[in-house]
Amino acid sequence: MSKRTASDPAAAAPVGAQPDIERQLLAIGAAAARAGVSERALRYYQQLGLITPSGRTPGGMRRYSEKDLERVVRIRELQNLLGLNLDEIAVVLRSDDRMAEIRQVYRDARTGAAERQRLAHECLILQEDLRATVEGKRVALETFLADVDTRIERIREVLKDDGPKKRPRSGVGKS
Amino acid sequence: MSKRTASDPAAAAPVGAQPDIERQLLAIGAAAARAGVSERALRYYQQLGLITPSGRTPGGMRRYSEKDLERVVRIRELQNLLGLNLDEIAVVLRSDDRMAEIRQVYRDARTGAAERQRLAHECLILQEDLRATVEGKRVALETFLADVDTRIERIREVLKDDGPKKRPRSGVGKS
DNA sequence: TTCAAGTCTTACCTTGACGTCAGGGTTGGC
DNA sequence: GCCAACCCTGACGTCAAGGTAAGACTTGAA
Repeated sequence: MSKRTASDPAAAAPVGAQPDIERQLLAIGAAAARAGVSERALRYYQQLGLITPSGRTPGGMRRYSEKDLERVVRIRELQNLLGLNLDEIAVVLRSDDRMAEIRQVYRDARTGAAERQRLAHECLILQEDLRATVEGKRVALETFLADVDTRIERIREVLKDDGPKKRPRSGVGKS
Repeated sequence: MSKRTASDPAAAAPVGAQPDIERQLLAIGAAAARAGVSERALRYYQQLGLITPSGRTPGGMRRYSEKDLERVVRIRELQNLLGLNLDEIAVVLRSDDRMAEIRQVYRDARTGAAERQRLAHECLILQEDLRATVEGKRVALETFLADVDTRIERIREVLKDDGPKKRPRSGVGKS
């Protein structure tokens, strides 16, 4: 495999403007630390096709961009919040990617109105699908929480009218 | 091992009244089916000390009560909704048990007011601890959902003012 | 140039939560 | 009393999601 000496692009870029791609890429150690995961996890996610480091050094070392890290964070969210496994997460991420792809085409001036319409509609479907999953989870969780709150309220009442001087009557003594 | 011919209790019990303990106990197959888990799971949960079938036949077969099943359902909830592992679930269940225990003592007429106070307070701590866990999860999920909703809303607007006759300006074309 | 620190790939190991199978015991209806 | 259906206790298998270790290669500072 032929190689370049690297760092030829952005050699002397104007400082303020577009921060320039290819700068600010982290090695796997730093990336893992910042994303709060292990290096192994990063390699594993890559192996499953969930992420791809934005770059590699000529010697073959992975380099992660800020965007890559956001993606990792997304993975953890989907794992922890929704309890999805990595296969399911792959689906969600692919949908995310499709969204980005669509945005590209959408921005393109040559895209016709009808096409735009169709693309936006596709986005909608993708997102509403995800929304349904999340919403289902939310409702279940809300119900669960309400249940806990009921118990707490019952105990609180007991404490309240038990504290002053009355005698207990119910509350804790109920299933 | 000496044995009885079984089914001597509740042989001719009055139908309506207290359904009588020891009746209505399910064998593991039926229990698993009703709880929506595998037989293996039931045995496994027992092995970890999460549940204990209310009874055994003289021959050693497990018999599950309705309460046992509720407990199993609880385990699944804690697994799926909160993403707790079985060790963590054990903690929650032990807290549940402590609650029940307290209710017993609480109901006892001999328990003094000060003691009742203390017990109720202990319950409160236990439940509020659980509540905190759930609430944290809920907040995170809510945030996530809001994010999805924002995306959806953005797309919807594009579809709206793109549909009639205007030309696209933003919406999908934004990160 | 050299060297320590960091990375690379490959490959086997671990943990949690069960699945599955074998070999034998139990139940309950006939 | 008999038999099919069910259940018992081991014990080994499996799958996801990484952990860990080995041996070689890269990198960057001195």
